[in-house]
Amino acid sequence: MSTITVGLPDGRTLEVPAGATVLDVAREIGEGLARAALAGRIAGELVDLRQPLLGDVSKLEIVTSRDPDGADVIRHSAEHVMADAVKRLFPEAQVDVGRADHSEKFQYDFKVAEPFSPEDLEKIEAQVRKIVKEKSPFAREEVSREDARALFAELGEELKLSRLDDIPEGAPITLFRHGEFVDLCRGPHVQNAKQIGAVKLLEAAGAYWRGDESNPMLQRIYGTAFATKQELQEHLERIEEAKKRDHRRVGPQLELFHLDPLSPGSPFFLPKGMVLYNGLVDFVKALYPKYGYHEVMAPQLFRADIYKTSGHYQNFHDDMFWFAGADEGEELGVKGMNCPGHCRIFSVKKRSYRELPLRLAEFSRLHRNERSGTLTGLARVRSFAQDDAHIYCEHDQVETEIHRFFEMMTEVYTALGLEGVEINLETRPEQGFIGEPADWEVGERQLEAAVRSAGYDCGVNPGEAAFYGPKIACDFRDVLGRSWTLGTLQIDMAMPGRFGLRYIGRDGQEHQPAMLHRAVLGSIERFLAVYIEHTGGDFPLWLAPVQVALLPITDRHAEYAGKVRDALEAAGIRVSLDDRSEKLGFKIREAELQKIPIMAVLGDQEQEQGTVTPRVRSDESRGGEGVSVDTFVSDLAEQVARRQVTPGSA
RNA sequence: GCCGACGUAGCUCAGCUGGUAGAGCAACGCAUUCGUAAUGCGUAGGUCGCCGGUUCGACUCCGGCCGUCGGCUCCA
Repeated sequence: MSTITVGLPDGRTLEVPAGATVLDVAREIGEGLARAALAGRIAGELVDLRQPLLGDVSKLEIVTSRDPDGADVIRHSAEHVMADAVKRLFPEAQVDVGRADHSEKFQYDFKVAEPFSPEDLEKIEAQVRKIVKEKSPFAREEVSREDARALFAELGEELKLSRLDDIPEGAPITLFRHGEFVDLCRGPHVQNAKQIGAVKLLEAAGAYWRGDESNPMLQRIYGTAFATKQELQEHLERIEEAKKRDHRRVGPQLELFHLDPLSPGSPFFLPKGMVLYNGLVDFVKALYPKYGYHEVMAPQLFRADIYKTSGHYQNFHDDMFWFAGADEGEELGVKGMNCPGHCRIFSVKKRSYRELPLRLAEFSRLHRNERSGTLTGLARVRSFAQDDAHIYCEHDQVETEIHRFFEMMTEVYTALGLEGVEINLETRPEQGFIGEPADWEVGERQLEAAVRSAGYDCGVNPGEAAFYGPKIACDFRDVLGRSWTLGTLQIDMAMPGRFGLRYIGRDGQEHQPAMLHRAVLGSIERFLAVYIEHTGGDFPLWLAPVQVALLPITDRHAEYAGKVRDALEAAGIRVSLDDRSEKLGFKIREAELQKIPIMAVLGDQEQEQGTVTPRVRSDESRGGEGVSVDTFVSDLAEQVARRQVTPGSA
């Protein structure tokens, strides 16, 4: 009998018979490890414990619950147990598929006559616990396509038969069983259900069959699982903690904005929110001279013709706001995007290569008739503005322009202290795209190269780009882990042609310019949503709606406090003076809850010496030395001017 | 738009199986003049999301609509 060599993480090697399983190797290492084993890992890929090893393995790791990947295996197995529970309680339910990514939760889709109620979920969860207690072992089988088809046909699992057809010819078909339940699955899975320590079903929701709106809706159940009850509990508490930073909660608390049912999807910005809003816009505008942008303003309303030219009329008619003009038959569209207007601006005169790159920027309010179910706080709205710009340039300037964009983006995100960007390349959709696939590939390569040379990792979302060109999306996650695109850079292969844009080149001939769409913040509204959650409302000093809270200790210090306020305001600092007859502790608590970055206490001592005693939120300083009013004011003004991210002690 | 849940005072929430509403915080008033996260007392505040139905009687039960939340789809 032939043997194979298996390398272990500690450098040792084992000789085992060919065909030995991962679990056999674990047993060789130790019985305790074998009992704890959840899966194996070879070259970074998880493999099932029952997988036979047919050749030498340079490194085989045994994954237990102590391994970060262990919980993924547990969740994946909990997923099967949940489907088993559903089948036991609802035998007529048909099983579709589970989730690909088990890093946080699991899910399964079911075809059932009635949606699951919250009570159903409780019953299913109870059933899941019961199955876990049964400790039934998971079994792995490799079967032929015919056997698999016969099995699922007999079980009446029509959705599975359809999924079976997705598996490419020649690929192995594996089944996993535990108890009565069987499903098409690659694994890996736990040894037995008891290894699933703690399971919680999170919610039920509708989901279209194969993600297609024209298909019937299945019922999806989400859940999560951990090796122990304690880990599950901690996970649920972390989620609750994160929800406290939700911008929909923090925004109204800090009086930044208001969302009103009388205009769904159109936020009201309150005075403090407006300071933030303008602060962001002014910041970007201030960078425009450096990066060579010219700000323009195109109309809010256009005749339908411009959108027919741009293609938006055909592609997005239902998602725009339309109404009749004063003249018979005149159809007007409310601006939902800036690009058509900028193309018109490009065409106002004969353009020369000497003018390129021409970078046109606009902050106009845009309106899109988003479907009601998609609206989400400030993150997805019907009324918004972008720090939008379109770059018209020669084709050989595209690469430099992409680099300049990332330079600017990095400068902005750094100044704001915004971390956690995930940059993704969105590539050509399967269908409905314009232009030549070869041109798409050139653009996609240019974009990806620019991302990497700017020092970022670059993910890929295949087929996600808009029809007119490849796209870079700067994505951030909200407190619930949902991804939102802020900055974008897109190459437009349609608009220059549709609008007949031309410039006279160095060679005296007419040429069509290249066109880029780009935004650093993206929608200011969405940016604020993400930014509020990332900062928890602790904005950098230069952006904070109220920068300093003056806290006089008693009424007799109010006059002095008024003078300090005047000095700060004269230096452009945003100040609030809390002259209510409350105790200092109360005033401090309020200022803390309002996340005001700097407090200044004013009492007898300060009044006599012409000082203030600062208390800085970010550095925990409490009741330290007083500083003179002049120093206080000039230090703060200097920090604001530098747009320092974290306020130091004044 | 689709599936589900939810909607009570400015906010957070209570209100058993139908008998027309309550707390804390906030607001306002008075007292207090206070040194680094809540001073005390008092006052006011609600067409129980909207419309309709059942009932002697609806915050409570039923239906429709609107909105919000989670998910799906969409996202120029």
